[in-house]
Amino acid sequence: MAHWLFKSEPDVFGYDHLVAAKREGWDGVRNYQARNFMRLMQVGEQAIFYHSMAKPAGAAGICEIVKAAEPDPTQFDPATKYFDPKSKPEDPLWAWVTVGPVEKFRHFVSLDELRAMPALAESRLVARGNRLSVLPLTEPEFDTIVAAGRHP
DNA sequence: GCCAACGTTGGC
DNA sequence: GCCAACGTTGGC
Repeated sequence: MAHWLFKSEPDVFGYDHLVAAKREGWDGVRNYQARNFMRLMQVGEQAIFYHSMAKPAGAAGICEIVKAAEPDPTQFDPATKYFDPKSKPEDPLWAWVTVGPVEKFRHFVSLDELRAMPALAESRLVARGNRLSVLPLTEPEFDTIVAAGRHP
């Protein structure tokens, strides 16, 4: 089983929104690398739900893949900001996965804390200039974040 | 609001 | 195919 991390701006869609929605298609990913990661995701795999552009930014909880990749419908909808005229229904460019909530962390793990963890030193999450919104984590990286989030 | 980093675009 | 310009992301 692979492990992942999703970034979202909590002002737009935070962990509590996912809890309220119960499941949600992860729309709007328009980066090929992030899309390719989503295509690899399998039902039941877990991911860290990370709050970006927040004060502070950090890990809010755990979510899981409840439906594998399929075309992101917003790419065909001119009413959304994710509309992509280059994408054709017979050959969709962009994918989404559907995620559901698993566990909200008792302790929000701030980016400062994540940076201080030796187990995360090699992760893309804390790399300079990291702009990828969907990325893989190793099992130790994932477990380290979860352990911190469960800590009182 | 600023700035660094990086992906994408478009001219050649 | 190269690369400069531009736009977006994300932390601060």
